[in-house]
Amino acid sequence: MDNKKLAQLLFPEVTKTPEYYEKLYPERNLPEGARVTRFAPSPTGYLHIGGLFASLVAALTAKKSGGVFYLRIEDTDKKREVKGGIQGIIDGLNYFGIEIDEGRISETEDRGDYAPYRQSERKEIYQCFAKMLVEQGMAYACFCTEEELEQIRAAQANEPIKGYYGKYAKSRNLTYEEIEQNLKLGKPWTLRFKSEGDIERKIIFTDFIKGKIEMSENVLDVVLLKQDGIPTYHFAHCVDDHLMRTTHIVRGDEWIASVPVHIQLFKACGFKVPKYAHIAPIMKEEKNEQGEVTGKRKLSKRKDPEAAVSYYAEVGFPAESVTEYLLTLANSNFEDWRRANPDLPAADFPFNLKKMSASGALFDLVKLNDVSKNVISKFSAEKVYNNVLEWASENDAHFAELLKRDKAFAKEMFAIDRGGKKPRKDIAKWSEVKDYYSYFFKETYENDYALPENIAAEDAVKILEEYGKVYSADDDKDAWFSKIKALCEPLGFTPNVKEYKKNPDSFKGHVGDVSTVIRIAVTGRRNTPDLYAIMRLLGEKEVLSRLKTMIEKLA
RNA sequence: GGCCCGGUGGUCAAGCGGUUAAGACACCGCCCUUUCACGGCGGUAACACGAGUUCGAUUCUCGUCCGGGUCACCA
Repeated sequence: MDNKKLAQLLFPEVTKTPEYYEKLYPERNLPEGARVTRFAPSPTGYLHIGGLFASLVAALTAKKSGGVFYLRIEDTDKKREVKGGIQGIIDGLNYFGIEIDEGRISETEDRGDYAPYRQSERKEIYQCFAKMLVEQGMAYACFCTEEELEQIRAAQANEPIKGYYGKYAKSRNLTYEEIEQNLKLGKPWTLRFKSEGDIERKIIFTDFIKGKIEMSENVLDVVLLKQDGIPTYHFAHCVDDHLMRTTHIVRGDEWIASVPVHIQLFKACGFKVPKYAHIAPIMKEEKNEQGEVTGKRKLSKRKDPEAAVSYYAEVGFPAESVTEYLLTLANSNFEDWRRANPDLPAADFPFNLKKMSASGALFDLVKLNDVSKNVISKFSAEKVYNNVLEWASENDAHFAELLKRDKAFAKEMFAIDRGGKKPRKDIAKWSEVKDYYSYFFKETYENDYALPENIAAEDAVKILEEYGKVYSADDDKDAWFSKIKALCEPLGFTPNVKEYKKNPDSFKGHVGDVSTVIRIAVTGRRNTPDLYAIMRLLGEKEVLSRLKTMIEKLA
């Protein structure tokens, strides 16, 4: 058969040559060792935490080597496409601070020399290389209908190898005339790869994360171009990653099974085979109705709200917290590094692709909380204020109003116990803030005046009455605390905690109990940050009024 | 089912033939402390199982079991 003639028959509109594209998209001029990576999602919905994880890893891999990280949109399946999907992905990456060096930067714009970065805009490129394969006798038109493929599948039910190959590959040896005839009849066709693989032969490749992997060669004549002329993932991956000069394919490990196909395709096209790094998925514990753990599964877009990256912004986890947590999953030495370098940006971490775990980690929200508390504890009051306000503006208009009403006040509130070598670590996410700080605002201050069991109401009243007489808003912290200690003895308490512990029966309680009463009066809580700072901020009038109210309630 | 990957405390994980088997989160206790948080100290808790190889296996090999992935004109 004259392959050239056949190629012409199949692809009459293709005018460009592979050489043209090779020249248009030349090898990148990068320093030795620079890695080119990409994130190549299909816009079928929101950005998934697994996608974020993969792009973080890919971006870091590129950055650490002085290479390039780009974003390519794989929209070859129009059925699954979702409106606004591309923007959603880009916004998600931006939110988490993942910088796209080149690629799609909005729904419609590209940046970079290897554009277009959206597969639906690269149809003629794929057609060109498809034609090349036909010319070389490595691809052919397949006219099998869905029903026929269905029959093949049924016939293969008990065979170890399933798919289009060997005797099942009916279209493989069609003559030129038959093909021409089919085309004239307007029969739809797909372009299939003419695999020369041998199931007995092994292919061995080294994955950066999984190590050495050995598999049988691919024997299936996989579809390269669908009926609509758009490529399948396999072919698009091959053409795009070659032309975009990707050096390291960082992707989910669900792709491992198709690596033999991919390597075969790269070789058939005469392309250099890229390096692969397959990332294990982020898992979640599967529980039944009773809450018993029944297994592990991939975080699912449908079942798990935390699978969507937007979830973290909604509950108010700072982007830094999420990326730091993801980094602990990516390279377990990240936490050691972080402890040694508490103030360096996470981007400075010497990320190492080879230190990635080969198996999937369970997503641990509790750990995320801890990471986040540490991250937020290092924020300035100003930054906390801005973040909380931003979060509240979207999720809690009332709280946002309170924060805006007196900015200076709100910032001082966030400054309590912040800064210094032992900053307070109690905020993990912005949605918790309103509750933590509720007593600072009249509108959200609530008090049920519930005393600890060891404090009698009458004693509490006496404490508050006496305290009201000596309290002065002008006291410095020492004077403030001295006054509270001075209250103790006359009322049967001791200012000395150690003394109390030695002879607990000799006293009604100790300074801690006395201040607890005041704390409850002022904040409605038994536990709060530094009471002195709180009272200072609240001001004399408010403090006195709260003391008085509690006295009345208890009397 | 075939093929591939994985299996160290509840979770994330160091480990690469000889270790008292790190560390972090969570949990418990103690200390510090006007409360809480922080911090410090300590504790409970692990090499899936069975055969080999070896003087010696968590580390190497095989089998079993378990978990995950994949077998589309989806990515």
